[in-house]
Amino acid sequence: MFKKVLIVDDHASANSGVLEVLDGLKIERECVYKSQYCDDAQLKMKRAVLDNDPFDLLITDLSFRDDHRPEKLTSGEALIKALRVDYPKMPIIVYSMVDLLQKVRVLVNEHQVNAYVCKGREASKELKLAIEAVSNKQRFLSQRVQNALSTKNNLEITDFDIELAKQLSLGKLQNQISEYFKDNDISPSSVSSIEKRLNKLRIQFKADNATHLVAKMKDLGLI
Amino acid sequence: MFKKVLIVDDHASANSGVLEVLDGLKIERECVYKSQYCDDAQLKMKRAVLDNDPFDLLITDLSFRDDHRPEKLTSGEALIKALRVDYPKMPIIVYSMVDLLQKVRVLVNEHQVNAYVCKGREASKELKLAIEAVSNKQRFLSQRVQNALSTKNNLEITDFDIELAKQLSLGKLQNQISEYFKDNDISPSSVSSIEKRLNKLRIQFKADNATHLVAKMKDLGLI
DNA sequence: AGTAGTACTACGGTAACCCATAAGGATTGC
DNA sequence: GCAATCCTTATGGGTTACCGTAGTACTACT
Repeated sequence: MFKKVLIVDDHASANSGVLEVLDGLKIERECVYKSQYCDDAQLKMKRAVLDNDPFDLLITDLSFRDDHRPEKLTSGEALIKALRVDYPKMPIIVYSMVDLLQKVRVLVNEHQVNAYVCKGREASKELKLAIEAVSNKQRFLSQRVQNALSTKNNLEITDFDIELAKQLSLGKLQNQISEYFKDNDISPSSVSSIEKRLNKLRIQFKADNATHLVAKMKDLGLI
Repeated sequence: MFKKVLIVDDHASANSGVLEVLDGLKIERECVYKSQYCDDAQLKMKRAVLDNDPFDLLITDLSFRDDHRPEKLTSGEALIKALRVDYPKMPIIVYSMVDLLQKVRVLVNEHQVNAYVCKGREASKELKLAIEAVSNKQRFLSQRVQNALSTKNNLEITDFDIELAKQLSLGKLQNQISEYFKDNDISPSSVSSIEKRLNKLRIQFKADNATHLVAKMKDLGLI
């Protein structure tokens, strides 16, 4: 089982909820550290390594409120991305309200997150299971996002598609998007290719037109 | 100060955060009740009135997770609306992650909510202030949503506008929306009126086209 | 080298959207 | 009673999106 743990959550009471779970797992309170800011969390991690007493588990939320103080890392995802550069093997558990499959997919596949627990009624139980699983080198996903990684849900939505939809949602016209892609060396960039891709997306999302498509993708949290 | 309080939040640890605040205000724990479901909360309220020992404060979240069990009231807003029918004067404090001004506006103006506290780093302090304010018959809004009620932000977005944008986001064409409005006796319903109204909205939201408009309004939580 | 398959690009007709203008009806103020 | 104003509706022209078709470039396989 883990000894030294860092909890990152801007909401103090959520923080204490995690503490109770750690109590139940016989993890000593002196070895549990808390942080309400991502930048601060990163600092604590680095300092611990320098002090030759690194953390062996990170539990973090995803969304953090803006504050009076300016931050470099403004989200849990940014924090994880930054930490993975230096500590690719450090166990990370995400503990968040978000239950979007696409988010889970990205975090697990691209950022090698070890567990994803959705906050909710049964969150404490699931968090306990997650910690135990990760401690045994296993992956854990909340019931609610269980099938995030199953291939049938993964209908090959590429970064290009996301970027395309994002540009659309910014109100750009197809030829403006084409120019934007050319400027940023994104291929394909022709207007007709963009049309074609949008067609596929509309079919995939059962959308009647571009507006409908953007609305649906926003609902899914893809953009 | 209040004596008998009901806390409604599906997340247990958030619940305990509120408890600590109530401790600080010398409200006895035996008089503080908790509920993880809106239906259950409504039941507790009714029962308390029947027992001639009604609650004198309700503190509730807005969003509740779907669960295995089917609910009539699936959101804090629905709960508040239902309670206001029977108890129009009962003090209600909303305690939520949501910081959309439009939501605050509706809750305060239409549902006569007495305070709105945003969950976040300073939430406990603000919740304490809110309870004290409401206890003194005053309204309280979190710093973050302070200007929700100031008129300059309220640029006269009507129900019609919301409905129009919603129809757009469903992928309908302007003439389809026109027919829909005619069928549902919503006026005005002509295509050109719809065009005109959309024009105003686009200017108001600084949107370049319909897709952009829907994206922006979705970001603001208006639709 | 030839063929087939795939992906990107280009073009054209139809329909929807955008915008300006104007007619008809209701309300308000003089 | 009349004019002014506002709102709804109607019309037309320019622009853009939509969608099918066709051409071109690249790759892979025989």
